[in-house]
Amino acid sequence: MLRKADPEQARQINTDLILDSVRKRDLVSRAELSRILSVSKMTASTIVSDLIERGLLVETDSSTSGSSAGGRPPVLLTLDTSQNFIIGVDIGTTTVSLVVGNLKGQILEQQRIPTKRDRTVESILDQVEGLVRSLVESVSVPISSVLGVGVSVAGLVDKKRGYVRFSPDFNWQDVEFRTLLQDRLQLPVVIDNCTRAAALGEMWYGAATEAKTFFYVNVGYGIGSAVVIDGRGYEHDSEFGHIHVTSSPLQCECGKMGCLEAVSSGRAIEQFANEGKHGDVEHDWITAKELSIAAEQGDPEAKGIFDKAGKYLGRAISTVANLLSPELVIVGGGISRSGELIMDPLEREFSVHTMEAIIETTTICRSKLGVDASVVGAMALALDTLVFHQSQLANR
Amino acid sequence: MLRKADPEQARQINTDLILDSVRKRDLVSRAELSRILSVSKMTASTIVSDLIERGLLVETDSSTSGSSAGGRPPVLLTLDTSQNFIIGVDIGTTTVSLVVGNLKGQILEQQRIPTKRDRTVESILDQVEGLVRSLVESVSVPISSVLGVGVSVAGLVDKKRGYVRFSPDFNWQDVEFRTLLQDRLQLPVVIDNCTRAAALGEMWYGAATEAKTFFYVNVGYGIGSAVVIDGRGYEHDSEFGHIHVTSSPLQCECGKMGCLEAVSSGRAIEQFANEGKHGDVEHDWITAKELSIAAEQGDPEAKGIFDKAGKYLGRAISTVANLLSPELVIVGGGISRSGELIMDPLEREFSVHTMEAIIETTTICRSKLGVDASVVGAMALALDTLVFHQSQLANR
DNA sequence: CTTAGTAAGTAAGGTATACTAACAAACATG
DNA sequence: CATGTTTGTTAGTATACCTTACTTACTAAG
Repeated sequence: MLRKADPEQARQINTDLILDSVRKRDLVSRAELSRILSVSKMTASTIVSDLIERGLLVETDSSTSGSSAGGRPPVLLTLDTSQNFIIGVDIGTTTVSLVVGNLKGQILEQQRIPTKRDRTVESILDQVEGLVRSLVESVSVPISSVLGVGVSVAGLVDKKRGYVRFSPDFNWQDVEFRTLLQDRLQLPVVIDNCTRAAALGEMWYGAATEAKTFFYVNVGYGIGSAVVIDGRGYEHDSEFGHIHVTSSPLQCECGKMGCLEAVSSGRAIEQFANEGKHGDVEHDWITAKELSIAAEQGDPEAKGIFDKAGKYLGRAISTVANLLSPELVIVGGGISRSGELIMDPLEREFSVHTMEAIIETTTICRSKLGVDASVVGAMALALDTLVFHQSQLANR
Repeated sequence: MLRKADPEQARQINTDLILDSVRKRDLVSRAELSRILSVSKMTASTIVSDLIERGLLVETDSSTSGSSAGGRPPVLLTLDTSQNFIIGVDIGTTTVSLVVGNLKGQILEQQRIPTKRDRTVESILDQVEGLVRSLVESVSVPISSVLGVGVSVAGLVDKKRGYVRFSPDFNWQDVEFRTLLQDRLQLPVVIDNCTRAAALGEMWYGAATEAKTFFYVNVGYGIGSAVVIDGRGYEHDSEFGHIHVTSSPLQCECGKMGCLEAVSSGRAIEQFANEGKHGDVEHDWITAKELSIAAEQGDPEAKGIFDKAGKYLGRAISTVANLLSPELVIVGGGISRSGELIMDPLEREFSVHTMEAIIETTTICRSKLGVDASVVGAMALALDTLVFHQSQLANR
């Protein structure tokens, strides 16, 4: 808001635009960039040579040129995948996931390790630091060529200030995570909420590459959501899981009654599957996965549970759609593995409660990145902040 | 997105920032502006003299200076209220409202006229053109000193392109309203949906001057809503009135069942008040206003109707709050006149269904501008677009 | 009444950016 | 092999900001 503008900032913005154009088109010449951005050829050239010097762009060898109507063939540029790398880390309650990727977001190496049990800040920092260092070593990349680390974590995260306001899963409160990890690794760190990160992942490399405004729902053990408007993640809390959807007396973990999470989450589904069994009969805990197998084999009771979950999810999504009319709604998390079991009732109920005009402009689909959405999103987050939108770095 | 940046644009941005700072502080010196924007004193000076030349700023006479600790007293600047004016027009189904205001948003003259019955595009254009011309004459301001006209109208409006996509109230479809009015008046015209305009009005001169992210609900005969995020109105449709809130078999005008508008709108309230009377007894139609009087005098049935309306409204607002956690929710439109009759059950139900952390950060209040929100908003819209955010004008 | 101190506003020179116009390079075509 | 076309570069111009040094206008103390 109170950020003044000067020529230098203009250059940064144009640099961002050039990088973004190259990312979207993969192969593009200086002349084409000049046309795309309605910038003089000269400006495009100087910015490009600067980016080449910084190791972010390369000229492809002349064999891959492509002029048709005569004239000097263009020198095609592309993101330099050999000099700089980015690390993404997703700190989950049960597992820590890591990836190393290049500027194109191509993953060179991936790793999944159980999260340390005690979940204290120090302990997690230790674990993440160690994993990052070993991962970098395993792909034999000098740590100096790592541009930064993106971190996604469950809970309320202040991305700008880089700290975790509150994370019930880890029992953290006001943890300056970015600074702490930055000091250990001596690398730039970016941090955001895992659902927002997942949404970003879907936007860059998943189901939402075409969408600018969309809603991402993650239905796992709990329910998380993220709103993306014009390509920018909405920074406020989004407690989609706790909107009121039913007057049935269902107690939610949050203390309220009739929350979506009390009907449609993985936790709720498992509870429905196991309730009424506390009599004298010994029994094993039925998992959501087992229940989905039973439902697919035709068990009516199991099917009913998924039906109900899908139905209320569809109703809740319809509310969001009526309110924001996003181009796209992405359903991710463990539940998306249940396929039509969930999606059929969901879409049916969605159609019933959404305005005609909005149904026409809104698509519902399942996550494309699946469980990797958060790690990939963490990587995308770091790429976005540290490479592709440097003009906004000064603002924080 | 694909807008390149250059030094000239930087100047425009800084000009906007200076104007905005003067608007917010009313009286401010060049030196102070330089400090506020972290811009050199020189830059602040040149921009200010440019703005003075354009008739947007003036130096106040030296009597109102105010240095304390010695030193040359600052020359205080303020928005020039004598040279340039803005017109706001709200085209409602029943009345057309107009205002002329100065750069500070102070209203010099206001007018309310019944809308022409046939409601055709030509007819409305005629009416608006005539009203604008007579209004300008009545305050004896040369039309050349009018910077532009802001228009608010019900329906789906594409603000950028300046046309009405669809307006059920007027039975308009794809009307290039901006261009049409512009050609008649030979003045810049800006147009937007009336609820978004009202939200803007509340943001500049009403209940939301402190809020950056808020939700505005207008409950009149129908229900409209607007989402403002970081001071920018959300451009997509927002059909808050048609989110599903009850499984009672209530038919909504939109064709769906159980919409909020079918329970909590002025129309719904009147219908509840009059239903079951179609027997053999002749009776008058009870209006919402009469009903609210009855309720205030203790009529339990009347009270029950408002109770229900408020309750579902509160529930719907709680959904929005959980989803977006706005700083503020403003309830406007005719219903806000019913006061505690609506607000009490609303706030009660809101507290029941909203997450604790979000209740703490969300305030609910009534509109401050009341029925004038839309006209004032229309004026603010024109001021915003044509005066205070000129750097974005190039983008459309 | 004079003098020192302080802050506001202006002038001049330097640096960064982007643009235009002319030019060199590298090809396709007839 | 000459011509036309497109790419990328060189050189010069305009605009915007910044820094440093200066003038202006006032307060406060001797």
